[in-house]
Amino acid sequence: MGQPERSDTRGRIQAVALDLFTEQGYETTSLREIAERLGVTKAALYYHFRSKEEIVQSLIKERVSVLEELVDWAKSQPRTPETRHEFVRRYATELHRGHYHMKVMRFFERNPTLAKVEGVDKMRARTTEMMDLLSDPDATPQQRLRGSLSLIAIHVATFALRDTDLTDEERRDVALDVALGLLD
Amino acid sequence: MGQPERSDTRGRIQAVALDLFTEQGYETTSLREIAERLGVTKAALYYHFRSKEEIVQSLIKERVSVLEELVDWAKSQPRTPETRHEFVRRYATELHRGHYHMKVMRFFERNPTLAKVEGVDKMRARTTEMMDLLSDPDATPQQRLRGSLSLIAIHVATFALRDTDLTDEERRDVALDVALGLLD
DNA sequence: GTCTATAGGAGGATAGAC
DNA sequence: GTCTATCCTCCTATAGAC
Repeated sequence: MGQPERSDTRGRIQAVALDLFTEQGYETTSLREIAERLGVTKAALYYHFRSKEEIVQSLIKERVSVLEELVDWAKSQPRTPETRHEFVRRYATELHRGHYHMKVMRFFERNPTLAKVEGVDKMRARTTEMMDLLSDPDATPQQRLRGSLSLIAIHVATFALRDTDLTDEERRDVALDVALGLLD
Repeated sequence: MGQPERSDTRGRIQAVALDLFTEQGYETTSLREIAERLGVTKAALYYHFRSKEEIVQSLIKERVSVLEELVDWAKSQPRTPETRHEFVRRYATELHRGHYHMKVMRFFERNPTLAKVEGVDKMRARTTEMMDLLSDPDATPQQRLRGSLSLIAIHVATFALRDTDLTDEERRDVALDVALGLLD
């Protein structure tokens, strides 16, 4: 699958939709708006997607497959601190490989209304699994919470460090540093 | 100001609206829906609020004043680790005093579309200030991030510990424990 | 593949009776 | 303070020409 093509119309629709949905919210963004920004008409969108919701579904699929790969890997490993560290490292790398995944994540965080859309349940389930994997089955509540916060650290780093003059890579490394510290 | 009255119609509208807005999202919730749940008609709502947005504005005010009080207190204190600890403790206490503030917070987290609504900018500004107060001006990026995560820990505890059999108080104490640990 | 035109519906908001 | 009735706008989605 890899990075989706965005030179074709279908891909450009996805890209524009993702941006607008994230900035303004899903409901507030109309297909007219998306079409206008692309220089086409609404009807053209319906050639590429059967509905507004189908655009969202298409955005989910890629992210779900990435999460599944990550979780499957973790489950195939011994449940050790080393595995958890490596897991968080992989997650951070994945999120920063192109801003695309970051955007998709932000989009769904910010649009809880979409919980009902097909595929989103899978995404949520995987996320929960990930959080659970980051502490022992017999961990204290404190350790559980720290495990979850470890992933959240990766997520919020860009925002929390916005007024520093770090590069994206530096931010990621800071986030990783804090995240790994939370696992011990 | 204190806890708002919720026996009067105006208060009941606010309560129902807050619940529905949080569960389903602001745009997805129609005034018809709110009115129906209250057993009145849409028009009745317009007697109490001039617009849908005004309902949201009324929800912000109380929370902003609480945040302002907290931030003002912190600013009047020496910028020490002790102050930061006490600040986080106060914040956690405030959030758990009745679920009302927790709901309002969740509502705004989940509805980024409302950023433009009058008053929300103040709320955001106060939140940023709070995060900044939780690390030294010359702190490392790691320390800054941990400061932010400290507040986030309080926020996400309920969710992250949902499948444990802790009481609300116990969850708060776990969250506080983790949050304070992040400040050192 | 993209367009024009339009159906069909829902939502926010207002007027005016009670 | 709450109701009925209605206006106006905008949206998703479809039909059918090019």
